[in-house]
Amino acid sequence: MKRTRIQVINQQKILDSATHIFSKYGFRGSTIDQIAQMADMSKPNLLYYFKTKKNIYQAVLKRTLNIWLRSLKEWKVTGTPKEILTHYIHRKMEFSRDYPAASRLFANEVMEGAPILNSLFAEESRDIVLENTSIMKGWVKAGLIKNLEPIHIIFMIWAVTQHYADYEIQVFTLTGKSLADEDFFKQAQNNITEILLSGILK
Amino acid sequence: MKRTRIQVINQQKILDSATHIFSKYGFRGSTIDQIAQMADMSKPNLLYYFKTKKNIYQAVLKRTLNIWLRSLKEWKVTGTPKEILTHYIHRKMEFSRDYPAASRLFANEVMEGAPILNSLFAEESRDIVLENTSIMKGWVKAGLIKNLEPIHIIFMIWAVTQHYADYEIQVFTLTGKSLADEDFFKQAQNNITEILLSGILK
Amino acid sequence: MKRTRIQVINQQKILDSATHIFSKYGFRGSTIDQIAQMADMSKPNLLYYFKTKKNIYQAVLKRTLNIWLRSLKEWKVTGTPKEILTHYIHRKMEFSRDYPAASRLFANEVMEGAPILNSLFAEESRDIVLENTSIMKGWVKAGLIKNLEPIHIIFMIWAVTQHYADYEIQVFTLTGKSLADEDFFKQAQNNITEILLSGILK
Amino acid sequence: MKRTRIQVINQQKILDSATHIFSKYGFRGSTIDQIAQMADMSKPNLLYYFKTKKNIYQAVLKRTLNIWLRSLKEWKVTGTPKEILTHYIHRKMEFSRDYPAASRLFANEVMEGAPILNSLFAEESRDIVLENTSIMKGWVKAGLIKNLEPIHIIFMIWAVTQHYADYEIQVFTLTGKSLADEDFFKQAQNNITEILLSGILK
DNA sequence: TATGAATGAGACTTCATTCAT
DNA sequence: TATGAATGAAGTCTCATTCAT
Repeated sequence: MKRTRIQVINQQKILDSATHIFSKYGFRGSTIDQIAQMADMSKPNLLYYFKTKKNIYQAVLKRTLNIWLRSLKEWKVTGTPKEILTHYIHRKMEFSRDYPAASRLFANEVMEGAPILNSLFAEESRDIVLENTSIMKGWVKAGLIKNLEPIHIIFMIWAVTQHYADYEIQVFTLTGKSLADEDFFKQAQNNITEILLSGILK
Repeated sequence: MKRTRIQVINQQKILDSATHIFSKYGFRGSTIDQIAQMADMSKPNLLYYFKTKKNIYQAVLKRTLNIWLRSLKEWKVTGTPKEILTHYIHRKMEFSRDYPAASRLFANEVMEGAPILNSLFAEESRDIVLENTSIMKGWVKAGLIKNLEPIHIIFMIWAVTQHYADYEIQVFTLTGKSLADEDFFKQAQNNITEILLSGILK
Repeated sequence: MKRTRIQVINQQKILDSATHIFSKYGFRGSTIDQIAQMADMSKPNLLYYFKTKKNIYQAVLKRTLNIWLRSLKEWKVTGTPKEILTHYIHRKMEFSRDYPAASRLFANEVMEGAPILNSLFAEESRDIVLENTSIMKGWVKAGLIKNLEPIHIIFMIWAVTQHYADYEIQVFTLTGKSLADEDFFKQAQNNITEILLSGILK
Repeated sequence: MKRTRIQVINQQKILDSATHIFSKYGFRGSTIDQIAQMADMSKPNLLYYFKTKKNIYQAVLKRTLNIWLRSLKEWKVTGTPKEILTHYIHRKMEFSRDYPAASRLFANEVMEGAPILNSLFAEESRDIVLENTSIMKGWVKAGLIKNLEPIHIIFMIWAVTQHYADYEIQVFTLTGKSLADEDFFKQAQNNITEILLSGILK
């Protein structure tokens, strides 16, 4: 089925709106009406593009997961551990800045028990994570980094970088800033990178 | 209004169940039915104790916030930075292990825009945070820790320690373990403490 | 079953409260809770005295109907038409002043289709009304009053006298007065009596 | 918002049904189900046209009030007192015959304390009433009618004419007739007009 | 006599989804 | 492609009534 220009535009509008709504209220807490309104569409028209609420959610989740996985894959293959980790942390921070709603959508899905995501995610992410941890295990053996369990390094990096998106409101309440503020972004990125690197490297 | 024994018991049952349900599905995504079923009660009977869904949510949130704030206040006043930070990180990890649902409830509320929490939270937490950051600023000036922005240190500690509760499913998918597993808990705690301390201390 | 002192007191309290509530909201629109609260009693305790909501309503209605019928029976048997009618109108006005809620309760029941009242009322009132109209027919024949259909005279008297109770709020909105104000009561009574008498008498 | 043909039809159906139900049971005693059933509609479909029960009630009340006010405004400006009053009484009687449910709806609202109506009514009716009473005061001064308080004349006319609608059931129980019966209507109208006019005019 | 606790029935309302145009 | 109209299912909440004490 060929997709006309307007189809593509409308589908994007829907997915963008859906990302925002679902990321705030989760799957069950969101309504098609909210999404339709945000996309400036009638509800039946929206359902013309995606048959059911679940379909929209799955499409949104798939798109988000791809972006998220892309940020995981931004793992440089060559270079020193310092270079590779710095690059990785920076990419994750940029992801949080550029797609905060995507990060929250992801968090929401995981907290609901990841009923949709789990199978997709397990398949697609395990390999990447395994690859990364095995690289780090090599670094440990080579004495390039401290004797740490790599999976916790991964979790720490994810946790810290995603925190600024997931808890954006709290960050804002306490600092008056968000990652959209370039100076604040730089400051956060520098502090995080500094601590993690000197905590991990020997 | 006197509270009979059975009232106290039932209210606890309700709040416990509600914490679990709300922490999974957020306010809008949760139903009273789910909570009542988990508390092994009829829906009208549950509503006999808390007039509305919002009332339950507020009660749960208040209780959770108090636990959360208590973990914040576990900031030792005397000792070296190393002792104080170690103690703080450990307490936060224990909080994540002991009350994972509470942590997720909190995350959910924040991601929904913290419509209920915000005012309470702002008032009650700002002072504690300010106190902690000003202590750390003293450490920076005294040359005891690196020249970092204390608020990001706080955020990092929160992010990492809460991650194991908030993303419990993901952690489980990738490791087959959760903080309930004592060995895994120790391992995570050690790795996190190691990285953060050597990343922060001079 | 002997009735203790407290039983009598409580039943009166309940009936009084019920009269007020039912007269405002009708049978279906009233709740036992409202009545219990007004009577300063717990709901189960109230139901100890009257098994069901309908029982309360019937008791209230019966009591009210008796008062209402009593005002009908205040039809003097001897005297000129002028004396008899004056006396009757005055008694009806006093009823509206003394029991405005009873009048409204009665109106409400009638407007709901009089599901409870109808049979009782039909039996008990028809005779009185017939008696009165036949007396008036005698007056017509004797040339003492104008050639009118007596039943409409009855209706007019009822309508006008009850109006000040049933539409009390409206009367108050437009005049700032109610029948509880003695001057206003006298004024209304005089005007009404004047018009009706000189309209009816030859 | 454009209103399609079917919208107009359905809204009328709803308002007509709602008038009947609300006029019988009052606001709280009526259910949307009853109205929907009478309008031959599903409940959610009815709520598609009026978002809430209160909305329906307000719409119905507003429409009714307008009809009621219109009957008030049918006060001829020119003519003798006899002509003007006769015309006014006749119009009010026709209103009771043509819209008995509207009259009862109005009575119900007033007896509930007129929570919705009061402000609207006060504003819109006071002027008309004032105008009419001042005209009558002129008549008194000119010696055209008896020395009466005009507001009571107004109340009497309202009371008597509305009685046949508000107490329709009672009237039927005692006479076997209602205003829908043309002969009975004429008889009532004549008797009422006769009594009131000869009671008021000099 | 009094009341805390419990519940089934039912009321208002929302919402995903379908139908017709 | 778009939308007004319609609905069954489900969710929140109320209420008459009962039970246990």
